[in-house]
Amino acid sequence: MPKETTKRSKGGKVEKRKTKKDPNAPKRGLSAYMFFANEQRENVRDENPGISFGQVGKILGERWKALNDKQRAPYETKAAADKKRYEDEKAAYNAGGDDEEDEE
DNA sequence: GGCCTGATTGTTCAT
DNA sequence: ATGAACAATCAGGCC
Repeated sequence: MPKETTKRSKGGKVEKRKTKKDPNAPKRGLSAYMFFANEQRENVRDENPGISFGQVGKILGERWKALNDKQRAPYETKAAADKKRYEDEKAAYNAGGDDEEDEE
């Protein structure tokens, strides 16, 4: 077993956070789930017509793990690629900031 | 040097 | 526009 570091995070319950907070928050990359959801959202909703977000969200989640490592692989791949994308933001976040004033 | 935490990402749905 | 379950993430700050 790799290493799990005993349930880290806040005791085990997902707390809620807010949206954005930094001036030019470099924002991280998306997560495998994000890409997976992008593809499954159509399939899930297609197989469960008329279900509410509660169902879709949950089903989406359990289905996600239902996949095998290789199945999520393509998603993780994107996640990794997306993370790289974030690398760019954080890079600009480190570099940019001298002349580049707030962009938008 | 190793550890944690927080922030963030996107879907759906409603209000 | 935003939040909330669903899941991953993972980078940076900290002593």
